Amino acid sequence: MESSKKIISNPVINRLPRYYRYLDNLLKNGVRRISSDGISKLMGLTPSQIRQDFNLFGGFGQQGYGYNVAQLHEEIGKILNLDKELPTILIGAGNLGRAVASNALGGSNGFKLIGVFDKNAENISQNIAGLPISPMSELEAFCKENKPQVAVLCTPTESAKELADRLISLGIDKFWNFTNYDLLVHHPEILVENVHIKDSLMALSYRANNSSERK
Amino acid sequence: MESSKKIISNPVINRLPRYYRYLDNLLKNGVRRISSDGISKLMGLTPSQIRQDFNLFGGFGQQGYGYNVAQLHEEIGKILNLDKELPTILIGAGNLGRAVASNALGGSNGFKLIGVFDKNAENISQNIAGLPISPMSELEAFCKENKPQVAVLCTPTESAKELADRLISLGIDKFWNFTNYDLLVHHPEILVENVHIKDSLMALSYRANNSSERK
DNA sequence: TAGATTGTTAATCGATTAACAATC
DNA sequence: TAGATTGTTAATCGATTAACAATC
Repeated sequence: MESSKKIISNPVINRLPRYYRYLDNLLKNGVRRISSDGISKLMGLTPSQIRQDFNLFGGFGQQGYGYNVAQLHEEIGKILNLDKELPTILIGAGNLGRAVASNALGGSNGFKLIGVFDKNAENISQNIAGLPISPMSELEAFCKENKPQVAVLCTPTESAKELADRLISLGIDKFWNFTNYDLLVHHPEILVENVHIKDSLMALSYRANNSSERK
Repeated sequence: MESSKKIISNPVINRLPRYYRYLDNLLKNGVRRISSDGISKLMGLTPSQIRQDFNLFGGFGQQGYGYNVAQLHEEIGKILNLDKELPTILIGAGNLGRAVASNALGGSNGFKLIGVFDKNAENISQNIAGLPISPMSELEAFCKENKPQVAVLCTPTESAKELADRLISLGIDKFWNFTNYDLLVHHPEILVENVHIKDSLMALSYRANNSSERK
């Protein structure tokens, strides 16, 4: 387990899911083997970078042959711990919560959605991923019984601070945060992955008006 | 306009919306001035980096004083072209499309949503952002008349290839892409901003299981 | 004025790319 | 075997950080 001790830089971590996605596609298209050069053309990276990345985890290729797609797919899945099922709750059952649940939380992604909460639960009859929507008042009892480790925050930003404090006190220490509340500043001990959809739109706005600069 | 000629690197472009967001907050909290050191503590960056970033655009501070929050906020808004209203259409009126429209496309973000399309339009009575949902068959006529420049793709990935080709042939050359279809590979002349929510979840999965590595 | 803090240049750090020997 | 392509080291490039003179 020598390789698992190495500290992996953020750029690499962020490329891993992308590799996984492309390999998934190749697999579905019946591609059995591929070289770093082949991957580089698909993904717009350099072959060097791809080999460097894979070799941080031990190297999964074979000289003269390249990589076995199925094996590489599996290895990266293992690195990402996609087979884990960390017990996860979703807070906020609006469009965003529903979109996130159906687009990302289904399938094996390392997490298992075990509860959904909304402050207007009584008005929502429609389930999410087969789970009923519970009122916020049941949060304490639920966490005591089911010990979720991860919370997905799909509430308005205004309620996020209070909510985060509450969830942390209930033992949750990993957050997938769609609000603009900056969890990390207030709780540096917590693991937070932020998704700022609006930031991405603003970056598009910049590039849309400075397109001559693009390489 | 000397500064506008400079090519800005991607890391900087991606930080700009974040600056804007924090400044927005400061402004709402009545903070009038702030130093690069103050911003650095809020955002977890170095004061050096912040000053470097701002100085790429000419520098908006004053020695011995720092930055005027309102002015800096406005300047970054200008850099990001948030006052523009690029005519934009949304394809896909499901939860994801609705979430994106209400969470990001409202307000001044450089874009103006002028049309929404869905292949099941006849089944959807509920408007999005005050706009009716039109069937896909009306796409050609609509684009001919209203000349949208930007499309937001919130459809399943499977239909994205065909859809993208169709939209490009209708004159759209900027995409905010929530599908997993890789537009850029097939149309390198197009401006594409991808949002891969699932990638973010997988990165969280990696970190959740390698937390001792975190700095 | 004295203190604070920027703008900006120089130094460092880390990530990417190039090169090539190893080897399938 | 000969050709292909990896694994890995070395070189380069670019981004971040440090330092400090300028100046409000």
